[in-house]
Amino acid sequence: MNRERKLRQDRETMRRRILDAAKRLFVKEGFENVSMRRIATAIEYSPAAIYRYFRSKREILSVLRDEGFRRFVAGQRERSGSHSDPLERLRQSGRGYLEFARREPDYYHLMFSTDCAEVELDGDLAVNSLLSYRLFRESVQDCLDTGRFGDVDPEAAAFAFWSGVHGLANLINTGRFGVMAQAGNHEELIDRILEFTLRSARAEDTTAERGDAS
Amino acid sequence: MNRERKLRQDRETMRRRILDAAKRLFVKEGFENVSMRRIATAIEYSPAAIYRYFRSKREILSVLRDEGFRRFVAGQRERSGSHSDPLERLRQSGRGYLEFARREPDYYHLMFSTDCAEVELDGDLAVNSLLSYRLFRESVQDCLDTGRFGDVDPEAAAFAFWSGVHGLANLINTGRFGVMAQAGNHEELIDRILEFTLRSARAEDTTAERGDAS
Amino acid sequence: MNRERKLRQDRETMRRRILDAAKRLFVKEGFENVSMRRIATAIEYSPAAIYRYFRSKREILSVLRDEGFRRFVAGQRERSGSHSDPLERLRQSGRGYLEFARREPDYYHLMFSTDCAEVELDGDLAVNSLLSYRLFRESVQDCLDTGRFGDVDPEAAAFAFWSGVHGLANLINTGRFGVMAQAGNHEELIDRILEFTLRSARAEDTTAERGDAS
Amino acid sequence: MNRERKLRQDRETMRRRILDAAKRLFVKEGFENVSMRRIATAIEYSPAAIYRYFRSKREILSVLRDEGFRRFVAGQRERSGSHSDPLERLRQSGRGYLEFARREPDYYHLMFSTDCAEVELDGDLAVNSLLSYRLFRESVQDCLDTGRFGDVDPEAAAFAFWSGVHGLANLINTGRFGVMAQAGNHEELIDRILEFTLRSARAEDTTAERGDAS
DNA sequence: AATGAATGAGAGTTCATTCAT
DNA sequence: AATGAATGAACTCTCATTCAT
Repeated sequence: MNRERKLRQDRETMRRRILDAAKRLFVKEGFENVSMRRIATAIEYSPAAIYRYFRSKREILSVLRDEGFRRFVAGQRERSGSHSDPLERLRQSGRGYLEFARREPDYYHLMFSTDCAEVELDGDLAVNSLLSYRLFRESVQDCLDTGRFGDVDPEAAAFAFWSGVHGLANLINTGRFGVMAQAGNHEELIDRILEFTLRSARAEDTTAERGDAS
Repeated sequence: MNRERKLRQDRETMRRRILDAAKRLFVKEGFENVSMRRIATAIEYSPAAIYRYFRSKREILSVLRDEGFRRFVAGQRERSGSHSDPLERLRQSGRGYLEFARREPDYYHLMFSTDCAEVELDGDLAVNSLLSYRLFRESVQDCLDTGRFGDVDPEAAAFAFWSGVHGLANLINTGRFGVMAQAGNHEELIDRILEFTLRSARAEDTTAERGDAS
Repeated sequence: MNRERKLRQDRETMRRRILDAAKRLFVKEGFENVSMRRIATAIEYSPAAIYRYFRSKREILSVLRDEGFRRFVAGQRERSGSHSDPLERLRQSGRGYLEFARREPDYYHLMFSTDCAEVELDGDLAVNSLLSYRLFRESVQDCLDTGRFGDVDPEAAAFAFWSGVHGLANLINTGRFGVMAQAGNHEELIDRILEFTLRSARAEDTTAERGDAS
Repeated sequence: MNRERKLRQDRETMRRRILDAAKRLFVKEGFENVSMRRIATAIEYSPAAIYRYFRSKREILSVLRDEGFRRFVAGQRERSGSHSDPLERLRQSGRGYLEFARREPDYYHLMFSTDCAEVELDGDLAVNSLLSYRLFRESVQDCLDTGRFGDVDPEAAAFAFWSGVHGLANLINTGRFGVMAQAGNHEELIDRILEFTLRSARAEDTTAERGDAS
């Protein structure tokens, strides 16, 4: 028993090392530019060893995407689950999205950015994307149901929100946050940008109290 | 003279053919997945011939980016230059951005998508980014100067707009527009999304008349 | 004692399982196309375990050949030993040869087909070949000694018989029996072919009675 | 024109060198044991260069088989075409078969021996085999039509002849001719063996005159 | 006795690039 | 200007085999 458990643990440790190295390299250099040799070198193993843990280079990417997907979902659930105010849920969804993108930029990149996506765009990417959209869509619909927002197409609104946070995450993660003169607190700046985006949801509802954010 | 001009013209024609073929292939298959031989085959030339016109595969990409950059700037100038209403200028900037992304998806992809960007992130991409941001920033400032918008951080607002259109363009160009149930008119849907984004600029100004949109 | 015997028995059982699996795979897929891992998988053991029983992949082949060789010899002895009529002995030799090739196609393939033979042509193959030839040669000589056959070179005749059965066995085992239109009984067809070959031994002796060919 | 012709000639020369080297190696070492690198080394070229002339290693084998096939057919036609006596045609077919096997042992091996055959047994091998059989079958039928041979199954007879020459060729080419004590003239010995095989066709016709053989 | 882990060597194949012509 | 020929380096992946446990 003990023996078997140790083996499984070692195996898991090894998998992790491979996955972590691959994640870092895939993002930094692009999927196609990373060879199995380089992953192996990074963890000081032989290329062949990797194949004991993953059937192919492609599988490594798939597993990484899957992991990212699960973390993303968990984060979103935790964030938006407990709020009764739909607008607040929308805010939390956005924050969760951005937080994930910033805290796990590698996962985010692997999951949503186009280059790695090209490798099987119909698979994981589609699922991830659909999920993100649905999340925003629900919250928006809830807002509409409460009568706020005025006469607005919920699809358009949801997609607009998604575009906003997706674009923001992308610009941040590709280092383009620096174009702004202010060198101030990133956290706060991001929050202000998100808040500005949310204004469009409050166009007819400018008196609404903002919930305390974080 | 005549002779020389003809030679130069031929040379230019050839360059164009290479660039066009490469652009199409790079976007469709990904930079790394396109070989010089495939570009050569596409234009019915030998691989070696391409090297008479471009020093390397990488150079082709660079030139394409540069071209895209110039077109992008020209489009933006043309769009936003002539309107006196700052909000309308903002709208036109967004439309220009989106139109470029949609009319020249190849250039857009090459310029802004991260995978190809990595190859030379410090170069053109930085310049392009700065320009895009500045454009929004100026319009936003103009809006503020007219007293609309209320108490808003112009940097945050500009970056939010940029994020919105950038994210929207990205989602569209990577085929994720399809997550929406409506199969309706793309043009109109995009317009509605953009308009929704612009609402945040009119939060305190809901009576403003919308200018005629294109 | 008992214990030791059991150990030896287990060991033998294991060797058998490896040999049987290897034999089947070698023939079906070709020696080079069978990996130790596949053999191991087939018997649900680890690749490393095999090395407790055989020094190398090559050794497995060698042992298999050796086994085949012994079975072949035993079969031939049993067949041809007991008949007093030399022609009948010749017939039985041929039948034995063919029967072995058909009943143990795996061994036959491993022993005589050239591809695997190359791996060690100077060893077992030479011995097997000499034996086969000698057997025919003896029977032929006996026939000659009885005055039948007329004026014939015994070497040529023996080699001709060997060629006949060897070629027939080879064609059968490589699936080329199917070129014949008749879909009839294989057993009987083979017998008729062999009988036709034997006619050359009876050219001057057409009245000889055929022994019962079961 | 001249230029183009030279290019084509060079190309043909190169193809030949590759094919010849590959043929030799495939036979000596077995298809699976020959790497592209080894072929390349043998002709003092880079491995990549070979791919300018052949799409894959497999294609080289295919082309070689095809060539052998054409030579084989040509030889058979030339041999057996001009004789009016069916028995003589049978003799010439056998001689042609053996001559091909001995003069082009590499082609013969590639075409008919099992190891390389495994690589696509349903393709070339089947065709070659069918052809060989048909050839014998026709001649046998012609013999029967003249009333010789007595009451004999033509299929069995044809297959027996094929078996005889095929087996003989195989034994010779795998170096097993040496088991015979006589070190005498190979040519003559082979002829005698073939002649012995043909006796079975003359069982009921011992008065027939043998045509002058070669 | 048996295994999981590990590896050096090498497989077929492709690529960007160079160069003589 | 254009090309066919050629190559070194690199790719993903597999293999027979070894060894600590």
